[in-house]
Amino acid sequence: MAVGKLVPKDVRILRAAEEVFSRKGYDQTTLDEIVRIADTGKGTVYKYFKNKEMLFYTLVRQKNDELMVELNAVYADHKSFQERMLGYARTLVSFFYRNQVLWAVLIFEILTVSSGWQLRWNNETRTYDVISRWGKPPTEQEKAVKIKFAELFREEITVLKNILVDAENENYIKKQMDPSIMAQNMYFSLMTTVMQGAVTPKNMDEAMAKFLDSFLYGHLIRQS
Amino acid sequence: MAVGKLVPKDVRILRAAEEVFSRKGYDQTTLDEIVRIADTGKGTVYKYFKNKEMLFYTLVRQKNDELMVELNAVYADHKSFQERMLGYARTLVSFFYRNQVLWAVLIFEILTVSSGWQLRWNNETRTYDVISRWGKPPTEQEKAVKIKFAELFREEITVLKNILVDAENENYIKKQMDPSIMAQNMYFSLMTTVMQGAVTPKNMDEAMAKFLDSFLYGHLIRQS
Amino acid sequence: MAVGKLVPKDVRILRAAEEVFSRKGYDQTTLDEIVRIADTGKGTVYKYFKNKEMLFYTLVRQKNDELMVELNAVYADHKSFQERMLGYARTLVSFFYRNQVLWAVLIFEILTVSSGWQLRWNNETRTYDVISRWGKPPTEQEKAVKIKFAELFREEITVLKNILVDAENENYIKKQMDPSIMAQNMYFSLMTTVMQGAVTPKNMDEAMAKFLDSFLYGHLIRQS
Amino acid sequence: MAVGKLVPKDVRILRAAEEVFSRKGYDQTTLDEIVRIADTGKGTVYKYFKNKEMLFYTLVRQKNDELMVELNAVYADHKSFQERMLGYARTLVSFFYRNQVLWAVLIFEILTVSSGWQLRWNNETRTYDVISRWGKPPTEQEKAVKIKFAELFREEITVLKNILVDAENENYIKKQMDPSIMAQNMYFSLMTTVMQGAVTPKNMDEAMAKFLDSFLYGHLIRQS
DNA sequence: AATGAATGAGTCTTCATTCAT
DNA sequence: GATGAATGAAGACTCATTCAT
Repeated sequence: MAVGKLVPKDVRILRAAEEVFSRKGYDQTTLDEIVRIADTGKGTVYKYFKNKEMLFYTLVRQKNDELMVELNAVYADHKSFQERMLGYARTLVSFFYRNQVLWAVLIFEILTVSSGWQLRWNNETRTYDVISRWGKPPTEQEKAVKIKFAELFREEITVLKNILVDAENENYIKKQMDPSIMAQNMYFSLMTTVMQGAVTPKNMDEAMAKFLDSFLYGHLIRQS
Repeated sequence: MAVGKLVPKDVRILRAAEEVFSRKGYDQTTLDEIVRIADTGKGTVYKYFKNKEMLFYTLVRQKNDELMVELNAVYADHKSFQERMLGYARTLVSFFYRNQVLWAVLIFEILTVSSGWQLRWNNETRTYDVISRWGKPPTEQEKAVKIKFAELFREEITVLKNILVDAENENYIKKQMDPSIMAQNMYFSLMTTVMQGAVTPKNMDEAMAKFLDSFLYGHLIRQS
Repeated sequence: MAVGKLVPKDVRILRAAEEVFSRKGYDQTTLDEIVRIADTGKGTVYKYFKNKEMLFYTLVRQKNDELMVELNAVYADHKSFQERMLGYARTLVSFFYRNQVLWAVLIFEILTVSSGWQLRWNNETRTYDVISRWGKPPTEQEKAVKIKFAELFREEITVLKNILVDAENENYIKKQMDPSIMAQNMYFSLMTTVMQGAVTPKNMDEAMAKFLDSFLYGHLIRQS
Repeated sequence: MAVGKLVPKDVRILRAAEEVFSRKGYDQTTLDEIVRIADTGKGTVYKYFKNKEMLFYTLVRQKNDELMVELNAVYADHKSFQERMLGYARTLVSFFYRNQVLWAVLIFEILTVSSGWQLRWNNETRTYDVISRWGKPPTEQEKAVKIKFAELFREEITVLKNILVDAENENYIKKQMDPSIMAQNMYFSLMTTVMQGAVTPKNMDEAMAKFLDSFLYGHLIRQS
């Protein structure tokens, strides 16, 4: 996969980084492999990116930006709940399929408590609370890093939450759970489905139809 | 968390390992830290556990064994689908709540593609297929390691699958999706719900009731 | 022995390695000491040499190459058996004198059975046979490593064997033993002589003359 | 190889040590393996032997004592040079064949310069001189250890030297080289011959006859 | 007496980051 | 600017030796 020499260095590095992070995960990825694939020097990476973490962040931030454009388009282009849901699910599943490991890495960075503390979105204050479990509370800088990553998810999930809220407001679906929570559940459910290999581009339409059907009508066989 | 001096070394080490793996994840955990917390020597760890991986495996294997006893009891003690589902969900959620990060680490190590290949359970041959994507296929030893971990999940999910299959056979719920897949989805959905902090022991009963209600009846408001 | 700063790092490392391997043997040599003497960082060693073994191999391979040039010149430049033998012996003794311990380490690595198996050159198949004595036979990789080292000796000894074979064919010396074996014996005899300090550059000419005289005429005093 | 329970512990340990040192060499041998084979505890080893080195020394000392009894018998029982030489060679080759690696280990420990200094027997003062090459001269204790090992060789070689001296005095063989040196050469020549697999118990008689023939009559084809 | 659990200094090896050219 | 040689802190793992039981 020879990368054209005319492509700017930073783009070449990001492409190589995507390839390697996706294959190896965050810790197992070495800059040596990235620069080898990007056909550049190690110093160059540090010219464009502060460090390994920022390289990773820039990469996923960019991926997220592209996804957000698509998700927002789904929301804007359709008005019915079913169309929005199907569109959202298809877009997301397709994205996960392409960026499976990258996003798994991302989850891992966010969900896990890596230094005795965790972030939790506070829907009222509209900021993140620090849930400290042991050890020292995080520095402002550490907190900022984690928020940076958490924001990526929140953006993606918020679109789904808005779809649900709209449907609730139109009395189309029950006001049963906190729509934020429901949106999170559906988001991660879709992600794990893809990760387990249960959904692929080939069977996606059928699988998404069943998924939506279950969501709307449930699994119970009505004894009427 | 002063550990009593009378507790056997291997137990002290496992406790310390749980603490650190849960805080740092697999790669970021160092034996130095485990040893420091267990208040023992490095050689002692290697006396009881072949290496870092086996220490981690022993830890999660033990947790899994305890969980399996509870899950099997739920299946055996109840006959109705609803009771079984509620029991399963409560047991699992309570377990996840206690072992949140450990299980996240486990997922990450298992489900994600970290070396160009992935395991997939083949329900017909009743073994695992290797899905190779790039690079060299894994050695038998590498495969064995991953299977060891994958088995943990499969055991837990199989109980849920059996609950679903029984319900299908009794014509209680629709035969809509592959029950293995459905069981996987529900399993990971419960897991991520807990990880996001949406469910805690305090609100668990209410949340599980809603969860089951959604599963059975769906979210649609019937326009009758 | 201050090493000039302008000498390339890999050369500095090889020099330091020679010093330490010669002093301590293979197992007892630590990279820490090599690095300290080479006045460089540990990573630098691993930049130039794959691992400790390859560092050692590179070192002896280089020594061997230099020696082979000299030995081949002796064979090419002289035609009489006596001149060839004297030239070979002097070259080899001079080399052993300079690289005494390094070559002792090498012998030890090759000749001794250190894992239940041993290599033996098969003159007919022109490859090495594995003589397995106990335990598992070596892996291909282990075998390759040992062959790598064994080749060094074989190259050096082969020159001597050719000298003997030529002399046999010219009916100058008796066809008494397998010339390969005889060559090996003489080679190791010269080596041990040097190692015991019996031959030094100062007494070399005299000693080699006696050595050759004994070889040709034997030690018996003729009672005629 | 179940070692009888009635055999004293120290004997069991020495037998196990022989097995393992012969298989692995000195550095690669672990006490764990020795005690496993000796079916005893690690503390017991330290009860009978000061440390790993003394265990090794006791082992080779004992082997040497047995060999010396045989070699001295050869010297005492025969009067002719040829009988003595054949007897010495056969005894030694048979011993080397049985204790190949053990003696290789020994040579390596003795002949090589392992800390910037070396021992050399001074035939006039009848003690060992320290040949210091670099670094600090050895402590008295270090010197004593090495002498301990060197003595083993010297005893064995001295028998051969006496055979040669007697033959010289009887005007049977030429007074050509220092008989000490010549004895050393023959000793090590026999050893390396065995180590290369050129001599085994099966072909020993034939090989020793050739060896002696070469020694006495040389290899030259007489053009008379 | 005999044991083996416990120890930790010591080893090889990796890799993010820097900086001289 | 761009490079990659150089670095050294850090990590997994080993093993001779000790000592409480």
